[in-house]
Amino acid sequence: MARQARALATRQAVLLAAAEVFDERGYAAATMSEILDRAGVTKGALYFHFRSKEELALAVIEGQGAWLATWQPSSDSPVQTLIDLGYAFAHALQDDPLVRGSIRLTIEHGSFTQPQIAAYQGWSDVARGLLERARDAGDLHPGVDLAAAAGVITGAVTGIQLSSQVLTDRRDLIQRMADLWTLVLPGLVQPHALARLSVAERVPS
Amino acid sequence: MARQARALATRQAVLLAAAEVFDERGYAAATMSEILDRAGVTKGALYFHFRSKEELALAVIEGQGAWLATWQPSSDSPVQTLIDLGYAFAHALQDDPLVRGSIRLTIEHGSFTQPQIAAYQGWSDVARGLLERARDAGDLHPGVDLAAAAGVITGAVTGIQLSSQVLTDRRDLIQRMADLWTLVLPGLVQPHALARLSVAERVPS
DNA sequence: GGTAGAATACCTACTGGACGGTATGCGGCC
DNA sequence: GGCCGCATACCGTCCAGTAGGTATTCTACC
Repeated sequence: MARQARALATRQAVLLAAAEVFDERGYAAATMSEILDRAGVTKGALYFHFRSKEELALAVIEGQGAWLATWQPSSDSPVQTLIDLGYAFAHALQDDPLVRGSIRLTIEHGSFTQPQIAAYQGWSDVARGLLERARDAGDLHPGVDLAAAAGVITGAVTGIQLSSQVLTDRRDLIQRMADLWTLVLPGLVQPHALARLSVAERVPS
Repeated sequence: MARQARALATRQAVLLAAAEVFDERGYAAATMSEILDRAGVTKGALYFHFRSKEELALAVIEGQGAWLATWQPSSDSPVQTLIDLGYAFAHALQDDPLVRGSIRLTIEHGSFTQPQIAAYQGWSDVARGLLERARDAGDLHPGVDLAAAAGVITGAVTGIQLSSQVLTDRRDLIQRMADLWTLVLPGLVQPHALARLSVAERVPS
């Protein structure tokens, strides 16, 4: 077990370094050498754990699903949960290198096509599920197309995150999320439900 | 003039081929050889017109500003103009290789940082200007933060376009734009103005 | 209106370097 | 002493960019 622990540590170091470099440079511009340097690992070690650059990238992308899997709904109303999820994700984007790298690789379509689709679908499905629960609770406007709304919200979060990254290195991401909800919620939820929601971030005390 | 005509033709051929390759592969993964092949031009010709790969990419990015510059407002209400602009842009993304390549390079931050910021700002400014006119016309809800709304709309369009590209190669982009406006407009414009807007695409007869 | 010569526009062949990936060797824990 | 986990050295490929020559077209003068 002890020697497996060492192996796991280097594997994690490689994964973290790869996520950072992929986040900063993108897949094609990222070089194995830089990943090696940053991980403090040699080529042999890396290629022992990952058979190719692409396999390494896929492992980084996995980090996104892992984050979403560990996320716990905030037990409130479904719409509030969706809002909170957005903020939690925003903070992960600001702080968690693995999530950052994963998102950049997801957004950068090209070399590998399948996992990106899965990632987008994953987010859209989560949003859709929450919206369904909200509709069943009578919180939404009657005519709302759930699939369409889920798609728009997923896409909008993607784009807002991107523009925030380009313009302010994600410093104003939280504010932009609040702006999004302010603009979108009136078209989604009924006034009585809107009154119970907190659009701004609810900091866990 | 005649010599300029020939030169201009090869320059355009290079620009078009570059936009296509950048669109398909991204900046780093795009190779000059592929651009040369597709343009049917030799290296010497290309490097006569563009001094480096980066300069070529910048020229492609310019295409976006050029498109926006040639665009003519549809003389309606400001909000309707904004909606129409979205659809016009969507069609350009589906059909115009230069716009496609330009957008991909804009979204792909990294190597060159300045022009992307300018591009985002350009779109945001246009949206902001139209929203200001809409507010002055009394179409918007009183408390709307114009800058925030413009930023959200710009970002949302960016993201929707991206997810549509990844999921369906932009085939459902028009539909997603309609979904966006359906969701966003109620939080933006007052009911009396909303009634006069056509959210779905207005095909010019 | 024909021609010299000067730009302009383009072509071919090449280079140095970096990149992803591999072959092989070796130390240390079981 | 065997195998897991890594280290080192190396390889073939490909890439952006350049050097230097050649063709094409414009300008100017007769």
